Amino acid sequence: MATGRTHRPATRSRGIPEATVARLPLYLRALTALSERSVPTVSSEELAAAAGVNSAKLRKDFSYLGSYGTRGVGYDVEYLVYQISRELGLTQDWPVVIVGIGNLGAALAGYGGFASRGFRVAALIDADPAMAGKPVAGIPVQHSDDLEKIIHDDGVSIGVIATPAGVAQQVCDRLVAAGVTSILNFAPTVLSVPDGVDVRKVDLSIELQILAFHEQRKAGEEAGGENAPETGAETPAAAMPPAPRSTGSGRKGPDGDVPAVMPA
Amino acid sequence: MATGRTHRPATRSRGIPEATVARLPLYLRALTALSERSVPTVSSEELAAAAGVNSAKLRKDFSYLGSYGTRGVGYDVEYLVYQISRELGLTQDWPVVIVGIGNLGAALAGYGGFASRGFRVAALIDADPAMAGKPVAGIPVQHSDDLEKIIHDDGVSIGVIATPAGVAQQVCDRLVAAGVTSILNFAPTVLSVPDGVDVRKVDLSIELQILAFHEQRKAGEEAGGENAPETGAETPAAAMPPAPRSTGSGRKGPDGDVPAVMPA
DNA sequence: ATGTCTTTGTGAACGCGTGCACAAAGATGG
DNA sequence: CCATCTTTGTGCACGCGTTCACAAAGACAT
Repeated sequence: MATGRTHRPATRSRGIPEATVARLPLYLRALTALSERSVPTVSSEELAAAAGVNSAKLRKDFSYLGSYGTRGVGYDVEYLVYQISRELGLTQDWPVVIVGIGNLGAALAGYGGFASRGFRVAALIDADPAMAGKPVAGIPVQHSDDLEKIIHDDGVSIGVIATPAGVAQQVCDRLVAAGVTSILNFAPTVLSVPDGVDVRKVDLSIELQILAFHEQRKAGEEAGGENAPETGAETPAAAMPPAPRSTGSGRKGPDGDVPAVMPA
Repeated sequence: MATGRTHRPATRSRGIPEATVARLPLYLRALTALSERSVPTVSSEELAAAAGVNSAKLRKDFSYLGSYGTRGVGYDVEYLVYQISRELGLTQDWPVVIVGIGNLGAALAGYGGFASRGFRVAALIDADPAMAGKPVAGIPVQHSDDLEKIIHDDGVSIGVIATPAGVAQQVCDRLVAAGVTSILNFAPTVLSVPDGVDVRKVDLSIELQILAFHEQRKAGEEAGGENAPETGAETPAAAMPPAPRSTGSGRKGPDGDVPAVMPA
């Protein structure tokens, strides 16, 4: 799921397909688990099963990285952990700022998976003056007035936006202006950023809606072709004004204001 | 990003491509915003811009739903909101259970985007007896012993897993056995489920790692082709045992135990 | 009623991603 | 040193998704 914008259609970074890049973290996690159990080598079949992918796909993915792996044996776990980590850029330290310390921001701040993967929470930033100085997950919250200074001083290039949607673009602009070039967006908005800036989006609401779609389909199928089985889009038309153009209706603020995962 | 398993390769539910389904919520959000501003109609160009996609793609997406839209004018906002909502199954009520009321689970419980989209938090479930009865976001937490009963009584078909990875599969199995057929998984694990059950995964750690990859690439490029510019995978080999096979190394628990977003 | 202008809906081409199936490579045993 | 067996690495084909470009459809003005 994906880059809200900044698509990079066929840019295929350094020859590694985007789809492969998205799977590398999966492999890395499976490999790390094996490493902890002191398993020396693993076959593509085993590793693929652990990562939940096809073994042919896994081999092809690894082939983009190079020919690590020994025929007749498999892959050296430790070696592969290092190679993937290096490829993903996890061998260096990535300072990260989290903007918007609501429920979600606080949860993110306390996430243990940061440090172990090369990520370090450099600062927590919130616009509420009452939050300033208050420690969250052991890190004192700083006021957003100091955003630019923090980004600059710590050399931060990755920012996490966990603010309400209303201010997300504005926060994004400030982050980008201050030098951030990668953004993980939890606010339910489409962020527009200049070229060269990557945006990835996480949206609970969208995930649930996709699940609901499939759930509905399952329920409908099970009940025996309820509607037209062939006609692509049979319009039931019932219980709905065919061409409303009614008054301003004004469905009252149906969310879209706070990031997925965040109390009002 | 995606189904941890249960791929549904070409099943293309009811003729609507999976990629299109994944974008419908985006359109719906943009349309809802327009609806609130009482905008009567919108062109594919405008809506596409608001949703952050290509206008041709948007038109093709809508064409799978049917021929709503008037040539020379555009789409009726209210009508389209209804059609997409119906297609996604949001016109009905979806009871949802959240299992694992840690930091993340609590944040999810308080998310306002549920109710407005047809989702309703039917129950919060946690294995910690101390949590039982304690209200979170106005909803009392129930003990996991009652999981099956809750699922059954409320007719829940969608479950959210926000537990540590160690128990995620086990929770998943219980949910599925109790009748849940759609799962949103926040735990960093590959869940295996029987056919007919959909799993979607949200993983902060993976998103950050993908960002780090692109960030590294940007930094490397900027510094002028640091390494071999053509050779696919030039192995620097420096600073790493070429073929470790060392002792059990034992990198101490590098996360992978708590869901993305959840304090240890 | 007719012409013009806007915007949809879609046919067709292209490119990426996936999976099959197999040859090459190397380990292992005799 | 040779035979056999395992497992990688990849050529190839296929299908989905994206995008272009345009004809058809309808609004609107005259």
